[in-house]
Amino acid sequence: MDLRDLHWLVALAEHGHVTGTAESLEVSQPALSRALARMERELGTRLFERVSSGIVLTPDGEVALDAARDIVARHDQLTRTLADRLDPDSGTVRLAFLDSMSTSLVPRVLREFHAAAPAVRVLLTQEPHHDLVRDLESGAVELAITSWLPKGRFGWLPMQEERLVLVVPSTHRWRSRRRISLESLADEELVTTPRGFGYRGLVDDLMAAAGVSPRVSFESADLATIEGLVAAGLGVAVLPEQFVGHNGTIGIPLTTRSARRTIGLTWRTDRELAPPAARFVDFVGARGPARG
Amino acid sequence: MDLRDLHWLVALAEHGHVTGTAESLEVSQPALSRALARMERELGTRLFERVSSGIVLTPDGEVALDAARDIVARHDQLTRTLADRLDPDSGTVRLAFLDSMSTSLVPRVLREFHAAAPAVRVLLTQEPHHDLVRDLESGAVELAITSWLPKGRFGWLPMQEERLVLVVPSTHRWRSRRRISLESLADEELVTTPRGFGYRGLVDDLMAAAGVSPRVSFESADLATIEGLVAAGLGVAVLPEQFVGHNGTIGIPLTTRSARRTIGLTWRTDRELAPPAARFVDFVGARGPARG
DNA sequence: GCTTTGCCATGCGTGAGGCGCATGATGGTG
DNA sequence: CACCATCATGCGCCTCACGCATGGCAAAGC
Repeated sequence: MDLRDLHWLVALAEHGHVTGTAESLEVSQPALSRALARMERELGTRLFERVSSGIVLTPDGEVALDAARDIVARHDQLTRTLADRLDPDSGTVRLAFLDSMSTSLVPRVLREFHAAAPAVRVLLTQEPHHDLVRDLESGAVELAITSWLPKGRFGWLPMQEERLVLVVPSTHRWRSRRRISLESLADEELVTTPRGFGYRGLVDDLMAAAGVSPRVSFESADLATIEGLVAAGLGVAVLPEQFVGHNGTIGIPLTTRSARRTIGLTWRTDRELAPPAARFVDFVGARGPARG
Repeated sequence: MDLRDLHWLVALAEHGHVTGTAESLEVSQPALSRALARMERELGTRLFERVSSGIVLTPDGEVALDAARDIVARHDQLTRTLADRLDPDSGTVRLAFLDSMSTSLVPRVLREFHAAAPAVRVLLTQEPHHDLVRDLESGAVELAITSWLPKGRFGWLPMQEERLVLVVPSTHRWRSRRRISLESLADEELVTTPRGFGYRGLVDDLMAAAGVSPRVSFESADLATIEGLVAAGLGVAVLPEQFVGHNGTIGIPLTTRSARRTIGLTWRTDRELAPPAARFVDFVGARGPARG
């Protein structure tokens, strides 16, 4: 049973003539006549009575017509729903980002995007980066705002560069330093993220470039938590500057100019983005990266 | 879009593997894989994400799945409804009969049929014979209980034979006759049905066989009305004996033994009867004609 | 009463497209 | 590193729906 046949059935019932219906449907009269015969064969009953002036519904035909209307309407609703979701002006984009980024960048970008595309719904998900990659790969989200480019076929668009600073407790001996070098950290205890996290790789690379390997005292996946650990005197940390000070820590700029992390938008490139998501990418690309 | 494809879509979502679903649906894996690609092409979006362990629904896929479930369910409901209607044990039969027959024969037959097939619904229509033929031809009713075999392709099964008697007012000079011949009517004024009615042809044939042609004083399509006209002294009539006496008329048996009318069941033979209607016909055939 | 006209049904040839079989591409696993 | 699962795809076949033309039938018109 073809949905088009059901649509034709509704048209036949509303029109009352095979020939006239065929014209309005822009199919040949034999095609429609055969389609009707096909449906009657499949349903096992006569749907229309053939009279000299055309066709009239049988009682069974009315039963079938009701169902045909319902089915056609439900199918129309489906196509409209999907079209809405795919419409770059009114669709939906599913965006995930790290919990730690909810404070400044994400709200600002979303506010600007909403002004540019007010009818697009944005479904937000905050989650640890591990789940984020998984959801990105599974298609549960289309876009992710993260701080590193995942391995594999992913697009990447930088959105913001964040300066990394050394974070120390307010009682630390370096509390009054205006600048400090990474080399100075050789004997410090470092609080950072666990291995396997993208941010850990970034910090490790910086340390390796400076020729130092500080001892890691505590690890946390959450940068805000790391700042709290530092405030509690459990070590020092290298964090983006916006994490400084919430718990009374002090941030000291690093002499290493490349001590930055880049926040960017990423998405799968092995299949085409839905139009609303593509529009979000275009928007971010036109907006350009901001300095944080 | 084929309904079978939607059914396959539901199965795919419930199973999670193309290969396994193909086995349970008893189609080849390529056929199912192509059907999925076909639906995704028609709907313009990815419905499943392909992962190493099989397939998982995308958000768009969940939208489509909901619609697919609804549509498949509605179609199942349609087929079940039609099957019920066509089931000779639980279906529906639409039966029409003349108003004048509602008194004895029809209730008795229906009571017996209902005992034999308690789950079959009978939709009754009482209407003038003109509408009855029209509805029979249009398919609005499947069976009709009438007193003559319509011209054309109709089946016929006698149900009851009714003796015709001469009906006279209680003041008529023949009021005490035990029997009377049709020839005696030569000078009487006759009340009968209009030309074109089946009953009129029956009476006319009887008169012609007897070699008389009484003058027709009044005509009415309704036999009960005719009896009333006779009671009012407007003439005599030849009627089935069960119409005698309601208004004080007297019925006198006719010497002509063939003065009977046959009540029977009729139906169109140019297409097959639905099983419940066929069952009714079989029931009436097995019951055999009764003498009225 | 016969012709005409409008219905729907059907025979025929063509073409699109879905299916099954076999094979390819890809990622996880022992 | 080979093996085994997954889904995708090239190929040939065959079904089947379509359009064109025609047929059958009944009602309307002259």
